[in-house]
Amino acid sequence: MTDKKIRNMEDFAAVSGISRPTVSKYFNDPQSVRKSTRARIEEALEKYDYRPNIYAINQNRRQTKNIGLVVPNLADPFFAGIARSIEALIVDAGFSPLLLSSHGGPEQELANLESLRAIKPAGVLLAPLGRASDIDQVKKFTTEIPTVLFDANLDNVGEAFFGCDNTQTIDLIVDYLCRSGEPPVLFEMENPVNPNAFRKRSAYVDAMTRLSHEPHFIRVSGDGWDFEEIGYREGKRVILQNLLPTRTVLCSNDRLAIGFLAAAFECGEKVGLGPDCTLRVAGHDDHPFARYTCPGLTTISQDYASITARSVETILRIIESGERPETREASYFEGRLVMRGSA
Amino acid sequence: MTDKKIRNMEDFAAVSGISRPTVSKYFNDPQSVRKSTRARIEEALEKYDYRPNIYAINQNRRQTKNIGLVVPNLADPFFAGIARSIEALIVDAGFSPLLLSSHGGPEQELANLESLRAIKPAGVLLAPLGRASDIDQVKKFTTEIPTVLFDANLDNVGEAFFGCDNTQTIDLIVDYLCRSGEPPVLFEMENPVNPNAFRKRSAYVDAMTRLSHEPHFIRVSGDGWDFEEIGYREGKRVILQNLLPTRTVLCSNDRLAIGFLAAAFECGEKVGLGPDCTLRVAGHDDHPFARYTCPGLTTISQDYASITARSVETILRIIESGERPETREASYFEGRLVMRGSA
DNA sequence: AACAAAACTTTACGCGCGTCAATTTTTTAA
DNA sequence: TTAAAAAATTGACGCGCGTAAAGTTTTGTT
Repeated sequence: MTDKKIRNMEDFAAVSGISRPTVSKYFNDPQSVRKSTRARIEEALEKYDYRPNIYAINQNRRQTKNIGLVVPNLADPFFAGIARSIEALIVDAGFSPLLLSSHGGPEQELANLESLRAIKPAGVLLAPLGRASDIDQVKKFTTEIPTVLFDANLDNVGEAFFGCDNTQTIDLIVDYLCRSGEPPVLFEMENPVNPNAFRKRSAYVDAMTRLSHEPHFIRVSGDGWDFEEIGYREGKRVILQNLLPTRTVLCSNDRLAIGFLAAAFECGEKVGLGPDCTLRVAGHDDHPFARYTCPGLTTISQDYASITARSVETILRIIESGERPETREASYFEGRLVMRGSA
Repeated sequence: MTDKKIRNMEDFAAVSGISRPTVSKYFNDPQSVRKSTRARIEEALEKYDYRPNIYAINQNRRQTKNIGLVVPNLADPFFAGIARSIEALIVDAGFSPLLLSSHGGPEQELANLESLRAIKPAGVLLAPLGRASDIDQVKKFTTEIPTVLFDANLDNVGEAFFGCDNTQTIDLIVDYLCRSGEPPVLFEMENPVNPNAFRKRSAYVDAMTRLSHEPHFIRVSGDGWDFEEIGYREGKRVILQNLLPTRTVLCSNDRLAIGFLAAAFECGEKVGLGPDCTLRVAGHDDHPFARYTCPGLTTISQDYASITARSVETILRIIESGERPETREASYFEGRLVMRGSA
């Protein structure tokens, strides 16, 4: 590394022996210049410490190479995992991801979109809060910047949606639970923030009806995203007050189930499949911690490899084509049953 | 909102009836202009949709208003929580946080620092991987951009460090465990990535010695950051093979403990304090899930409110003073014991 | 009312790069 | 060998804003 100070592309072009416009071309796409030219530039890059000024680049380009990524709650490892996966795909495509978490609040979600406006991203991948979102404002944002939704759908917002086929997954797990023991009661939030909860609810009713069982619900109250706490508190209540209509509990998501399992443990229930077990518990989503609950949580694993891949592909296609698709695509991917000890 | 297109600050200055340099001054600090001027600008802001171009701003300012925030692993809810807390403090100070996760790998950590170089942040808050870090490269980065370390210290890297006083916390929990039952064995990684593990190790030896007990170790092998998996696998091994020198296990961190508890459960051990219990387990860090293990995990809660606050304060002071401090500060904050059912 | 200080306006330059048009050089194909 | 095509060079403009200097207006004080 030579010490000579390279202040800008002009300086760098000088030391590399190539003209500045060509160097500029190289940085926009190394393949767009002749091989011998590329070699000379890369040789200079080895010797001198130069990096194009990203602010000058973005000021002058029609479009930035940024892609916004907004998730509802990074403190939930499920979303942290998805974010990581998406970030990798974005980087592979030569774009820069910008990760923002809404921390479960609609104000933060809007603040995140506002931050994104400032950096003028070429596109945005958004997992919205759901019912809690300020839908009008989110929709307005998506008219300004191409946006693909994932995880939670908002009617007619964004260019596309990719998520889990909750009908299929609930069907799958209800079927399994009925086959292997008592039919399940659905343990869910009274006022779920996530619109998927509604799909799950009706999928549960359909599945139970199909199997000639009566659907039962336990609807618990609670605000915010502290699902483990809600699952624990309300789980304890329903167990102690003997409010369970059946000894098989299907929790609407794993985080509720994790709290519920903690409550069951404290109440002396023996959760599992064995003949001496008093309770079965299942969840949904295959949370990273679901395998370390006591016992391990039987749950549904979302096909989030497909969800993330298709989401990224779609936003990239929109960006590269430069035009919004005429019809809004919505795809729901099938999940699979993950059997562990709890049910 | 009027429709007239505002393309830049010049246009906006025109419609607000204020000169462009004054408008520029306003956006840099609204308090720096006369109240009546401020009112006219803000009135125009209500009527017209204008936002200064952040790329043009950052190209021309001496310093950006960006602060980088790098954590070792966002999939760990402990760091997700810390990141959220730090982000809020940065925003309150009028800066823009940029959150990056190293995903447990030194390559990603360096890639993150490289990304940060591109955006020329005014300062960086870095929780390094620790022993796994490419320390020379990290150190080089900190000479270019003011950096404050937190969580894991690297000798003489960065302007300051803020973290947990592991000597005090280990002392506290060893003391408690010895008082309330059998002295603990330390369950830890053979080759820990986190340098805090070494402090914990020697703090454990000191505390045990002081209390006239012989220190015992269980050192388990395993790579990467999948601590629950390691705790589970190795926990199962040591329990089944009867390798525990004592029935009280102090895990080096909560994630190991979560895995260990799952293993203990599967092996039919009854963890807790009761007379019929066969094992006690404690952790360290007060992981967000520690209260939902079965039983709840007795652990140490780090004072991360102080750690985050002091880290942010320090980087802001360095940024605002414009000069690096002459001496490197390193502060260790005391943690407190969180008693739950497991020990 | 007079004056100094503070705030604002006008004018102008520069930041680092994208990009264009006109020209020259190099490569490829016939 | 030569013409055509491709690539690089030269020179120049513009992006949107920070910021400086010099002059003008407003404000606050006595």
